[in-house]
Amino acid sequence: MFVTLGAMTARREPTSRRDRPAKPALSRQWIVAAALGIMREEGLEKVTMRRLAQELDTGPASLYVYVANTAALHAAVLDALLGDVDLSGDDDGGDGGDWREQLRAVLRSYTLVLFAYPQLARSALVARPSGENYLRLVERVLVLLSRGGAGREQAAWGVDTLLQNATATAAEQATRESDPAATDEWNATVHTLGAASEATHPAISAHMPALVAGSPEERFRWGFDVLVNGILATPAPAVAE
Amino acid sequence: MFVTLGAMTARREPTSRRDRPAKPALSRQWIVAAALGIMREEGLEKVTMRRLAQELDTGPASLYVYVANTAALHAAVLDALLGDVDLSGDDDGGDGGDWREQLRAVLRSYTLVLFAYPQLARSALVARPSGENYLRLVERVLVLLSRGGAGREQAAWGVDTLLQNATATAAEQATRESDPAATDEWNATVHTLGAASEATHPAISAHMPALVAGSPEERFRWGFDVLVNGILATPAPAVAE
DNA sequence: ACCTGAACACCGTTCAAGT
DNA sequence: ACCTGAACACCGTTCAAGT
Repeated sequence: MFVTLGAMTARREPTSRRDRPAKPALSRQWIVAAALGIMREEGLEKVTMRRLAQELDTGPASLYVYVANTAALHAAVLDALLGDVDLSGDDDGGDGGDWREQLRAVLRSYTLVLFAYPQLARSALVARPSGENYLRLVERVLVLLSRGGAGREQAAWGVDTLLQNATATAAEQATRESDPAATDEWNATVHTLGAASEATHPAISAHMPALVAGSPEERFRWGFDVLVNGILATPAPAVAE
Repeated sequence: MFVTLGAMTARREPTSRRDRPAKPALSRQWIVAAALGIMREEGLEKVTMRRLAQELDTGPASLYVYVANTAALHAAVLDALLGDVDLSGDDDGGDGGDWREQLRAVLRSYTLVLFAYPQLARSALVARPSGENYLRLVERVLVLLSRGGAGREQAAWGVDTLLQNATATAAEQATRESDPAATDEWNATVHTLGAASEATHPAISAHMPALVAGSPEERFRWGFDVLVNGILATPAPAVAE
């Protein structure tokens, strides 16, 4: 499974920038599509208003008719990508099925999509999307949690925590494999933890191999089980209707 | 408790910029102190190499002797702030005490510190710090989790998840109270969820009041319990020594 | 309503040259 | 070793003016 996750990282279909009509009409949809293309080819940090305007043969000011600001642009790109998330969860056809496995599959699919664009995962950590695809994802997770016996408040707050966890897994583990700067960061963390002496930080020392161990798949699976077990076992305060 | 959290948000002691010798010698420590001052007065987004250099009466290039880049600068500021986290957890003196209450207190203190600087919390979500104060925090959480019966792998992976969750709580809830842009963002999310029709997104509709309800304190407490319950109840794969 | 040019006010980082 | 000036290569966003 680790192999699959690794392979996803490299799945960036290059889109030729030459086979495009000289000046397609501006529209929100077209702008987001162009932004997706730039992200696939050059990474999220190049998805800037100026770079995008250049790609669309116009000035940056023109984009503000369709996109409020850079953050909204990134959110739109993320939501477009969420269209790739498989919500079926290998549903076997309606006999109730194994909700837990289905939920795991949905969240794994979500994680895999973000794995392909670690920088986007990092930004999703900070600014939640609110597009149509995000809504479909939230809807599906709510249904599966309810099927698993979660109460109204448990399901409502649980979605948030589950998505947060999956996003964090993608942001943290994925970055390590692609972004050179993140690799340095990770090495620094490992070094810092490893250098914690037994005298000053005995617990870190004692937990040391485990602190930095675990494949993305193992971490994902454990984190998922921790949350689902915890969500179902922990009553939430009732919210007034 | 919500009141306490709200009050923390406003706790930004202004530091006069005038009562400073004309040209103190440059040093990493002094640079970080100046950066903290700028953050307290003007927010994290003003903590840039150029702004900082201006504050220190020098050129931006000079800072690169002490700080590798802007990300490292922000990490150093965060670690300095983590010195304010209360690790005692109201320890009653060594009879073992209630590890769960102590752990909750430590994580609450961590959350409160981040609450005062939501933007820093957002950045902590993306780039883990690795300074001395972060190490002390990790050490303390490991000890308390172990005391609560967590196995080696459970404790090791648990720290990560617990800190992640606390950071996310601070980043998400705190921003709403201070940053005007984040308030708009939140309103957009609420509106999107509220507008999800019963026909197309029945589960969202059914969970609606709960999805956006809960004070920071309630969310924090529930999230903490979910994680601790889940961590202790979920076996982690063994890691080779 | 949509689009544009031009401007304002910034950024991070590098590098050759100095001390 | 440390510090600097100057430069390179960018940013987001606004606004008056046009169509």
